[in-house]
Amino acid sequence: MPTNTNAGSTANGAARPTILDLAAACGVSPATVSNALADKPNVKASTREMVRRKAAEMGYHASATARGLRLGRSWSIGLVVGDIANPFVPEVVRGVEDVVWRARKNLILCNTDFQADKKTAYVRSLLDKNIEGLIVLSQVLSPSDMRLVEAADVPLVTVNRGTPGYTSDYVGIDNHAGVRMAMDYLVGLGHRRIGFIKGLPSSNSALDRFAAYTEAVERHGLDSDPSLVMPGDYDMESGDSGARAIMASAIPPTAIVAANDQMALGALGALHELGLRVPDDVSVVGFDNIQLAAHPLLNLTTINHPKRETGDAAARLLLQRILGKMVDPPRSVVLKPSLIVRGSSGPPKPAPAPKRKKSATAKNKSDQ
Amino acid sequence: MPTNTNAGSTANGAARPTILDLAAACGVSPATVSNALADKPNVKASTREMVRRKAAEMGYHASATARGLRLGRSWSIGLVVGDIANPFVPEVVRGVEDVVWRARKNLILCNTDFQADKKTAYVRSLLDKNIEGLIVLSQVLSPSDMRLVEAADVPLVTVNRGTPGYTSDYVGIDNHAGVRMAMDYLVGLGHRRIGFIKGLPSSNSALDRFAAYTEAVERHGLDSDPSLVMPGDYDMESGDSGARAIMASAIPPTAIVAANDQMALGALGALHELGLRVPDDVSVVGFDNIQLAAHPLLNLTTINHPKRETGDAAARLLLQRILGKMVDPPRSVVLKPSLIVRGSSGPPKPAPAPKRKKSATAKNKSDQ
DNA sequence: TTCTCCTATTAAAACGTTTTTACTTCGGCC
DNA sequence: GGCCGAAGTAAAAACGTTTTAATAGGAGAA
Repeated sequence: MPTNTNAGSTANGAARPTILDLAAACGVSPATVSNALADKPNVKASTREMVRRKAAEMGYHASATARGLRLGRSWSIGLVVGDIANPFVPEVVRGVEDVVWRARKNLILCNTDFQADKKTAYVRSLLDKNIEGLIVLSQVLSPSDMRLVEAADVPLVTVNRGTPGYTSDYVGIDNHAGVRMAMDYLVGLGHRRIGFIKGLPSSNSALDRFAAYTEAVERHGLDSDPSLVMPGDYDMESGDSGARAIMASAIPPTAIVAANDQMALGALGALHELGLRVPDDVSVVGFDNIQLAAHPLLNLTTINHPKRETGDAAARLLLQRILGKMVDPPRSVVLKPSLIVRGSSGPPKPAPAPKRKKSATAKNKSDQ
Repeated sequence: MPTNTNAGSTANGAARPTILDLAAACGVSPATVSNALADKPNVKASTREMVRRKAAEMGYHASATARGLRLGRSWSIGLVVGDIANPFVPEVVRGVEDVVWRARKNLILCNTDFQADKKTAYVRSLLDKNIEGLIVLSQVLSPSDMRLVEAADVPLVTVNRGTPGYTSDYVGIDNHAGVRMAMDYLVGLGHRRIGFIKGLPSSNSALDRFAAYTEAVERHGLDSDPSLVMPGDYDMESGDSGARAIMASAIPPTAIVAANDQMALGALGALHELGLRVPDDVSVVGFDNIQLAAHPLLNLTTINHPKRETGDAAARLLLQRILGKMVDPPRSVVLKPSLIVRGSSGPPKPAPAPKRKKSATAKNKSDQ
């Protein structure tokens, strides 16, 4: 019998057993237990078996904290989002979770509410916890936060929006192509006068989407009228007011493109309340293809944003960095948008038929 | 000059400084540094200041892993959800995050996809990580998982669904009262024949909601017809098929109550496609009041489920247990539902007026 | 002067692992 | 019989903290 006199917590019945307890119970040293459980080759088969059995029996599980300290790891990755309740977000979180889970790591969810100080505090806390990687969704880290992450040598993947001046792995969508598809589609239907509801200018994606609108207007020689373009903030409310403002234009458009689905849905609501029929009076196209855009009563034509794939790609990129500790230059994954035609879009009305003011035909909304 | 000969990682420029590095730089012992930063009273003011300054200068942050090991804490709480992409979930997550954040703890998000093995693996992993508390949302832990949590002495709060046989702190809503309100409201409008789309029988909440329907039918002496009650699974699709099945009844109802909003929205879609007007031909009432129920085109009358408050209450309960390590008996917080009247409900049609087939008055859908 | 009591500091132990190094034991070989 | 290598195990160091117990240096009292 070995001389291991473990005066450990064997008295305390409830506390979880440590490797010392297990070693004592097995009559071997902690080192051997560790090696046995880790399947190291230098431990006799019979010993390994008995350790295994005893471990299961006692319900021994190694403390992740202790291992983490010793190994310098944490098996945690941080995920910083602005607002988890935004319907776009959970879908990409789902994609991230899936691959992170398969890598046997955990996800620490940080909801910043877009507050700079909360963001900073979260980043610090994550770094203190020695996270193995960080994913930042649709947000910008402040330069000082960025320096911290960089100094800690923690792999970072930004999604949808990078930090200007700093470069990291990136996953996004081709916003320009998406809006171009929407515009080309509408033009193909015969629309020549198309309104646009923008996102906030602080967002790269919003800028890109608007730039693509401008470009399409020029390329197709469409009506270019400032009163057709309204600001927005990606929220439904602003889609509502934006649509109202656009339709109040001297010559209203026959179609409206919104920089995201929530604004498009807001526009849909506004048009409905204005007594305008969609798509007969005006077509509406969104961007992102959030779940509810598919509902038969909303039936929104939109640009699909592969959300799950976005999360998936971000997590994959991150894991590669973590595992390989690669020093390759930062990579970008740019996903392809696609057009989803639904009932909110159609050809424009037969053109400005003569002069028939205030036609009393305000009826139902959509047909399809 | 103290004899502290710290041969630490001062050579390595990049690595994050440890308390030894900081102590060396300050010319004091690690103990003093620790005490200074922790504002212990036994350190000279001038020393404290200089340690503070030097710490900021070097960017020293204590390793959470090391502190965690020493202090037996983790500053992490686990949150187990079934599907983060379900629109109900992010709202309560938001509520949880808010209070957890204020307590300076982190949230480890576990998405189980309702798979038993994934659930088990996540729980084990969380316990290994020494989480300080656990919140389980709309799910049941297996008895063996439950034993583990119990043995680890980790405070647990279940939300919306407890584990039968085990008792823990609990947060839920008065499902019965909610459906009763919906039914009483519809009866008040004059409805006597009301359909119901159920949730899965494996869910307590779904059972309660259905029980309340049955009870209301009896209490009010409403038509009790099995063909008015259809199974569902809380997904939109089943609301669609459920509504179709119900409307195929020999005598269709004048109103349908769905056990949650997603099924109600599915029903709305089905009715629309069947060419039935809401609420003129049939009223629809949901349960939960998810964000999109408020959209002007959906405009769903529903029972509000205080989602944010649910998360809030759950986290609060958990923190109390963590801080107080109370041994009080488990507590339950049962939130109050409330009726949100929107456009999808109204009085029934003037009754089976004589025989007037296919009245041509197909007009708009909602009023309110 | 010597003893006592504070104050400020430090050495050392502890938290629970993993890994490197060292130590047995034993069989085979010269 | 002594040496060597291999196999199996154990001791000890290390990861970065916090806390307990010990120590040094004065100040004041006897």
